[in-house]
Amino acid sequence: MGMAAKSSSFNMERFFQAFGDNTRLRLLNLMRDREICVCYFVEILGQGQPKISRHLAYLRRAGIVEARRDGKWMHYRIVMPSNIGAAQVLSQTLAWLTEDRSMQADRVRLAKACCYPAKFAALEAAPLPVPVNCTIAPEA
Amino acid sequence: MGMAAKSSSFNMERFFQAFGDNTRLRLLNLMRDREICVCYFVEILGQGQPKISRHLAYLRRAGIVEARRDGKWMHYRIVMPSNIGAAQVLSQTLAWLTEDRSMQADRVRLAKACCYPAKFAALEAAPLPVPVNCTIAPEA
DNA sequence: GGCATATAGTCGTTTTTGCGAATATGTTTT
DNA sequence: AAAACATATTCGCAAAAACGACTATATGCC
Repeated sequence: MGMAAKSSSFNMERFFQAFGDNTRLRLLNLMRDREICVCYFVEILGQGQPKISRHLAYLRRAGIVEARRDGKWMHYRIVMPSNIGAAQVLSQTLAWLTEDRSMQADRVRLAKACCYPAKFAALEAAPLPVPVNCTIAPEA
Repeated sequence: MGMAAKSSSFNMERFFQAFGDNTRLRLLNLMRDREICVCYFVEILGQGQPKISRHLAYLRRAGIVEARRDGKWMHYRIVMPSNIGAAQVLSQTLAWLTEDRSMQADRVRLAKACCYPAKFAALEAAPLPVPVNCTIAPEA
């Protein structure tokens, strides 16, 4: 039936709630310019897998990320909401994350894990994150 | 003791939680370009006074608004956070509110209340909202 | 098929949030 | 100083969020 969010009735309250949790902010930070697989999140954040999975589901339901299956792995990436206000706030937020110390530290750990996945038992066989562009798309 | 928020340890989680409630979004929308007194919020939102007051206190603690006493009235206005990322997200959000139907309706009701305060019993003697500029300040 | 692996979802509990009702505080007026 | 008024805060309570432990599902490999 329905296919797109009505721009006039976008649920701003829900949208902002998605950013109101540090774990979700850390996940978004790591996805800022990569499509990345769940096992990396678990390794970098050092949190239980069910917790990570639940927060990713939350972001998915909020329309902020999308998942792609690849064999037994699931890859997550940021998607720009069709609502233009939401897209701009999301962009701005991703840029802001870049400035934050602890978020920088997470990205450093991710970079190291990508260079030497063999050093992290859980990542040995896992597919590497792949760069993606998640800026606002030009007008159609 | 401390006098300013350390930019590196700004609590983004808390900041976004402040936007994760429709009542608070409606309050911010009404303050978008005015300093406005509590009784107007109560009248326009049609919600109980303690509820309005609690949400204003929440926004105050989050560093998003400031209050000014004027006799028995309290006036609230938006303040741009010193953290630049926060300021940009706030600006963007205020612009976004402008596009939203129900937020527009709130502003229409506010405009009417300002034109004919005598028609609203609670506003008869209340001071009118005063325009203010809450865009990001130029570099010092 | 059976087992291992990667991820998702459920359950029960704890914590947090939002609320209305009642109460407290601060200000003006008489 | 008492009454009237505008606003803030407190107190239970109900609803929602987050969590760890556990279980379920999907895929790949033998």
